[in-house]
Amino acid sequence: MPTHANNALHPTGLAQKLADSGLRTTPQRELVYDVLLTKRDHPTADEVFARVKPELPGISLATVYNCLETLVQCDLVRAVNFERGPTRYCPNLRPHAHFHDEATGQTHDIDLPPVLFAKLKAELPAGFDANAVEITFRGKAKTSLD
Amino acid sequence: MPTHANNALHPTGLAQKLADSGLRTTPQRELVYDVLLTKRDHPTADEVFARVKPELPGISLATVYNCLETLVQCDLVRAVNFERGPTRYCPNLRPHAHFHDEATGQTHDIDLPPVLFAKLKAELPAGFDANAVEITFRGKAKTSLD
DNA sequence: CAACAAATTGGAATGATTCTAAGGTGCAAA
DNA sequence: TTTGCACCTTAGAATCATTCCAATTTGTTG
Ligand SMILES: [Mn+2]
Ligand SMILES: [Mn+2]
Ligand SMILES: [Zn+2]
Ligand SMILES: [Zn+2]
Repeated sequence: MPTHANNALHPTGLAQKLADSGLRTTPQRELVYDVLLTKRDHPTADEVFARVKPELPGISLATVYNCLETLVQCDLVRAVNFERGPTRYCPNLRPHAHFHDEATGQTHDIDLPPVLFAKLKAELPAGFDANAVEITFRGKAKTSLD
Repeated sequence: MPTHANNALHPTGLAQKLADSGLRTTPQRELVYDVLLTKRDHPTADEVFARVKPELPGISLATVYNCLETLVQCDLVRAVNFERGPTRYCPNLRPHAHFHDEATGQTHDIDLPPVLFAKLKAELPAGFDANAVEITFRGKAKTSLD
């Protein structure tokens, strides 16, 4: 029986990927993942902690860090950094870029055609073999609705 | 009279841009900038401190941070971040990307055609106005010579 | 020179993250 | 079923890059 209402969001994903890595499904991991799926605003660990606490008052910040790290290891979530700010967490697994709104501090997902990532890698000089490309825009977004 | 040998590297750049911002040219600022121009390996503040100390033994780490911040403000140097590691500093002002070698920890500059940056910005949905794009590759570089 | 602003300095404070040591939890072998 | 044991969680201490602070020092201007 799941601890949290928002169960339909991860039918098999979480338990499956955890099992694949030989890890257990725990209420803490389920809830942290739920919180990320429910409000996809790239929260920090502290923000995840605040959202999770009401549902599971005994949870510790250390555990939130542990769960987030676990989810990243299992490729269920991406860690996103901007300058030296606290790490943010993103459950969007499609290849995408991030837009950082300097006015509001909000982070938006920007879907990009996969061919663009390929074109970028093609620009690398011989001898450079990239297994990941990260793209971050910085600027201002219009009267944002999302 | 300049404090450091490597003066030809910044004939007018440093003093000029500092003056433009109403700031003074100091031995510390000159030397920090020289160090960045001389070995362009994206050093951290600590590494800059270590390179600068022999020439100016009295300099403090706080001053190195202050100088680097000043150089960034004056658009003489770019601050480069990778994940949550210490900020690195880059005197290459051309638009370029960074390649992070996961094996060696080295950071390489990757020059990219400006049109590519334009193409990326063109992918942004309406309402997103980017004034900067940051591109980071992660992977392995061949038997690196530079 | 005197007054004042800008810059440097050493050390304390910050803040996100990681580490550590001490309990829990739940399955599996005896 | 007990016991063993690996996995997890937890609170609080430790880390580490960076920033802040208060006290000089330096440079410029009147
Ligand atoms: Mn970002
Ligand atoms: Mn980098
Ligand atoms: Zn995202
Ligand atoms: Zn660079």
